[in-house]
Amino acid sequence: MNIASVIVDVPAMRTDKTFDYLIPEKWLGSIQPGMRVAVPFGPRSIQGFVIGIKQDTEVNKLKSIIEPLDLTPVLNEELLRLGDWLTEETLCLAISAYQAMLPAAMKAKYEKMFRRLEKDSSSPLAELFHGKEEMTWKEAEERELLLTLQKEVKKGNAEVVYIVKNKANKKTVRVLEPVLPHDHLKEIADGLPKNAVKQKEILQYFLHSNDKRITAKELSDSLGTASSVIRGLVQKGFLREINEEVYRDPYEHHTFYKTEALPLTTDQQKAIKPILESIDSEISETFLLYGVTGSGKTEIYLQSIQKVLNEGKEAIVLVPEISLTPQMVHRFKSRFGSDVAVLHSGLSVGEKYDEWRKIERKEARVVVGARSAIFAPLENIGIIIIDEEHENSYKQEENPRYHARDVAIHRSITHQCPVILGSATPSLETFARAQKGIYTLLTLPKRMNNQSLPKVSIIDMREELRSGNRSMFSTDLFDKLQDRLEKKEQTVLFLNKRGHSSFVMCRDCGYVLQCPDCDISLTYHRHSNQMKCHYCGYECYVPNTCPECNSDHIRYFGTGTQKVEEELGKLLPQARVIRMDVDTTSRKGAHEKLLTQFEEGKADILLGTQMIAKGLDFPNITLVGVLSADTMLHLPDFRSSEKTFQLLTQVSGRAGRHDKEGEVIIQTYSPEHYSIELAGLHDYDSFYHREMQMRKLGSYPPFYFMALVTVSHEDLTKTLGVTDKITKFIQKRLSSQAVILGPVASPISRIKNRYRYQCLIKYKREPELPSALKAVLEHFQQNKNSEGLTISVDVNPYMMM
DNA sequence: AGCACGCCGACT
DNA sequence: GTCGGCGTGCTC
Repeated sequence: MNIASVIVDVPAMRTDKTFDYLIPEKWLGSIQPGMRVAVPFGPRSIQGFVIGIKQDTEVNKLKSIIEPLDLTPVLNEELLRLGDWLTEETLCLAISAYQAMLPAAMKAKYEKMFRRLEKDSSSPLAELFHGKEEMTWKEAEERELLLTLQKEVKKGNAEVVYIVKNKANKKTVRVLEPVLPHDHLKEIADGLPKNAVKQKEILQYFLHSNDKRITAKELSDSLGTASSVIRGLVQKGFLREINEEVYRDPYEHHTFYKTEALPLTTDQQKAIKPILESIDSEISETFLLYGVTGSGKTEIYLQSIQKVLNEGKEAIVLVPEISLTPQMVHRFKSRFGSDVAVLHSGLSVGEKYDEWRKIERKEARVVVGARSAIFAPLENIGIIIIDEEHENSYKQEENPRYHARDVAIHRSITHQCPVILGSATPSLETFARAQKGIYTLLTLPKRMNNQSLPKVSIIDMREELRSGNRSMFSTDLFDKLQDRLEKKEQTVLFLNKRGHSSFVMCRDCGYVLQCPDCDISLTYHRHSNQMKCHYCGYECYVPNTCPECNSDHIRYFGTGTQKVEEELGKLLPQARVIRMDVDTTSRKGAHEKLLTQFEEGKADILLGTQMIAKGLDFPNITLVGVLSADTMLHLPDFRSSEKTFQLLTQVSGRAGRHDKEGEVIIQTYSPEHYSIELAGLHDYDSFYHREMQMRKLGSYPPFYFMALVTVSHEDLTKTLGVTDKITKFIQKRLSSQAVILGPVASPISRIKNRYRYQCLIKYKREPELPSALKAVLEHFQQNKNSEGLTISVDVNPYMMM
């Protein structure tokens, strides 16, 4: 058993298989499946994952593993198998699957270097190396030494080496402790020379303090001693210096007050009972916890987790883009303290790695995080919770294109534990499964303190226009805004930015400024007075005249948050406004800071995009205004009605969650649309039935499964031609039941100067489809004359763009 | 994905 | 004749 099967870190179809390596004798037995290793690969050395150990191989010229990169496997048996499943399910490369399961810090970094072989340290070559043995390729490039050094390599005076670097840096601190027991300290201090005042001070510190140890930094901070003083004591052998791993704690400066389980309402008791039973019986079961906003789903999560912890098991809680809901983290940390590890995109690479290590070392038993936290290396999962189950962000939009819900259910089968999907507006797929009895439906029909759902008024903006109101605020909304200002109550104004951000249009000919490389409108950025493309990053200045008709009536159009803020400033100058959008929240921690300000009543109006739709739970919010409800209704996506309904319901849920009653105003140009009308009535059930009819008519999920193949290439004809071939190829392999739409141009038909065509497959049961799709990828990706061609396959797509 | 190897045109 | 362009094919 001295041969390791390794998946190498080369993300290409042709290297998507195992490569065998000899395990050097000194690591026999210590190199195990799931460990990362550095291996030679062609002329380079790269990182790989050991996925198996074996005795024999068909390969005859085996190379040896260079070194292991881990002491223990980073992927356990379960995760390795989960990776295989992901590969199959999403048709991705094995290496992408494994990498997706680990924190980014564990992805290898490579460095190419020159190493000096000539040992004469006074030679001209040694001088170029500044006397050192090695020089990075980058440095050689900068100093324009590439040619010289390459010649030296040919002469045999130097060589090119490739280093696999481990990015995962453990943060350590220097900890000091006396070598001898406490009662010897005075003796030592007395023995020091008279002038060693500072050294004596340090010993005095240990003598009088209760701490047996202290970090070097704390010591020098509190006593004001220089590090040389400490070093002196260490050198004399009186103090011992230890490097100790510490975790970067993203919540270091937060205090969490312990909370206890709250008494449950009758509804909550009814809902939690089957979950607790399921935990007891140790079977995999999926629940849909369908509860209106403010109905107390979180307390059910918390108490279910408590039960799981009591049984000595662990829990995963997924929250959409968690950095956006510090309140949620807070609730978990307050209940479970240091047992909680948090994984989300707002953390630095190092912080994420540390949280991951905490889980791996079994120092945290509750993992709260965004999508990728579903891969947390827990070994005895007792429950998996997915809050806001309907959120799109649970689907990863790059390889591996997995949906966290599917991974959760798959892991729950391995661990024989329940999965809870929570939502006030479940996705149609989930609700349909609950209706069919595949998932167990649990409902919380009422808000906690029996507070009624807020009253919603739908305002027809066309009427407003007809009656001469050209502003972005309807008369009704404006009156209510004023009213709340007088009453010192708070308002949330929601602007759905997607598809409706500020673009520049010519008022005379209607020409819209577009990206020259992508087929989408450029977005206006006020602070730089520039136009930017959100897809490729193209930038330009706003032209003074229209490039089409030369008119100078060209200006920006649409309603960005900045514009609303300006408008508010004019109409209600006394109002204090906090604006939350990508611009004001890009800085780390800015999001939370703004929310805290609002919570503390430092503003009257919170104005924002998508990001304020969920999680806000402040008692003083009594008015919610949606400035334009229908901007996402017209997106080219069969889920646009569902998304609109969900968003409006979520936003409305922000109002009147506590004692004061809330009110919601929805402004729209299509008040008759069922998703808007029914959101206004808080009527999920009618919406569900209505939307299901639409899905049935259009042969969409949940009646059909879907797969989307997207082809892109610089050349239009080539793109279309290949897409056509692929479509025909797939068609031949499917039954007549399947519906194939294509080839058609993608909704965004060009990105970064590459044309995009797609083929959409709708099907019910097609056993041949996975192999057909795999064949498509294999054939068209490695075909030699296909250079520049990219083909992506998305099984169960959520983004149709 | 890199990287080497190999075969062609434009130079010292 | 050689330097260097990038097409082709391989990596245990």
